Amino acid sequence: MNARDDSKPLALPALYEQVAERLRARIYAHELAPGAWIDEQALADEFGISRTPMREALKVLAAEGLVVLKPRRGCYVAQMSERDLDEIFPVLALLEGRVAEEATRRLASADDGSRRPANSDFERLAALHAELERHAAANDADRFFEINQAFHETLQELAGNRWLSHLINDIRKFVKLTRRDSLRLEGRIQQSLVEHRAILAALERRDASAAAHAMHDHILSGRAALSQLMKGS
Amino acid sequence: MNARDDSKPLALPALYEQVAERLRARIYAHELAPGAWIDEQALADEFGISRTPMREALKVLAAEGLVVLKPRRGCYVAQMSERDLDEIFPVLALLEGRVAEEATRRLASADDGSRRPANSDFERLAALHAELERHAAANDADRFFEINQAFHETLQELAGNRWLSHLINDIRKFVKLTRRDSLRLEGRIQQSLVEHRAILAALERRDASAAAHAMHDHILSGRAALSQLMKGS
DNA sequence: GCGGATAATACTGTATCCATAATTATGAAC
DNA sequence: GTTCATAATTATGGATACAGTATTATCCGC
Repeated sequence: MNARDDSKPLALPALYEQVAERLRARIYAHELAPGAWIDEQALADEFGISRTPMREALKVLAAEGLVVLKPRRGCYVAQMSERDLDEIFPVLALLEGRVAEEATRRLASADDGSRRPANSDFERLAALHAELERHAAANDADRFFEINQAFHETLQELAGNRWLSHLINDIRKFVKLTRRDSLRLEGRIQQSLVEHRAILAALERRDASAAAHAMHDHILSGRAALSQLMKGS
Repeated sequence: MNARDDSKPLALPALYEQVAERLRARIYAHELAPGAWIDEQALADEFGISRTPMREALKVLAAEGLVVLKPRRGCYVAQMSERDLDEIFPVLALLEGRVAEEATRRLASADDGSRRPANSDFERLAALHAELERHAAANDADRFFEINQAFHETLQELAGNRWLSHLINDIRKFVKLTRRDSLRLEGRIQQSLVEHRAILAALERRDASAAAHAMHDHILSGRAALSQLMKGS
């Protein structure tokens, strides 16, 4: 999150950024497995670039926590410990709860305040939720998670705190390391859906406190689901 | 914060890390002023290194938000906007409040639970606070801020959530951009001291909720102080 | 046969070099 | 005199080459 980022929408991303994005995708897909060593030269060759932008990209990923740089030893894909999960999720719940709270307040103040299209923001959220219901019914996990992310992002946008969003995104980048595992959870989607309904209901009632609590519990519920999984495997 | 970082304590930091650290110091000291262009070549020459580690260091600082990388335009020191302050401090207050809350709980559970030296952790905090009182009396702003930081770090350590600490540290890295300004605030030290007393009192009473609130207000008070300053200048 | 030491190999980390793009200065035209 | 266009300069971004260190394998000694 840059303090000054009001540059023109053009300005294509630098090569190292593109490389970082491709690496993230591979890590999330577990094509680069947690704990695996990253062969700079091999990957650079594969991408058709030199080691320089590859190394710069790895520095960025290291700052994000997706990889671990061991001096003179090379670069390894990060792996989450149980302790990491125990520490991250409560914080994420705290932050996401605040987002829900702020977003609800914005909805409420938009109700009586401005003259703009009556609660169009809420309609957007409701539409996304409806999509969630559909994908859940179709048992389409990938689409569900995609729309789920869109829902949370829309809420963040509504809350209007870029730094809050920034921190959440940083955390989520790391949590995504378990995305593959999360997708394997049968029943989690239904549970998630129930929780989302509670969030949406609180939003509709403009009950900021309830929205915050519902979101908070929703996040912690996600962590509990991961616990189940790890215990089983 | 690395998921796997249990490497040997040796392994000296890579050159780019050292460079990043030196750059941070210069930025905080406003030797590299907010908004200023960073001349890679000149700085590399000055440090007696090549541009490669310098560029890698800048990538790291960019990830931290301390500098802004404009493609094909170079690197500029970040500058905080009023909006940044308005968005950051409430989040920081939220997180630091949680730290105080958790730390207090740890103190409380250590009281009846374990057999170890009776509330030695609290004594450490009390000792740091006593130092704060001394430096405040001597009007030694630099030392005050140093010990203040130590106090907050000790509290984080006590809270025992590495990710919570990690996020706070990330934010503080950025907030430090205004450190020079904060130091110029006459009267802020006395105010800060009063708030610290409230925090310490809550800790002593093992009142987690009060500690959280006191810390929360303490952080927001810091932001209010910066407001005053900006209005004046 | 096993353990330690040494040498070879391979990868990280740093430096140098080249190309491309952006900015600025200079000159010409209106 | 001002503005626009073009050229030159300068810095960024990327590639390649080199050095240093860690790891591993092999050989010698016990």
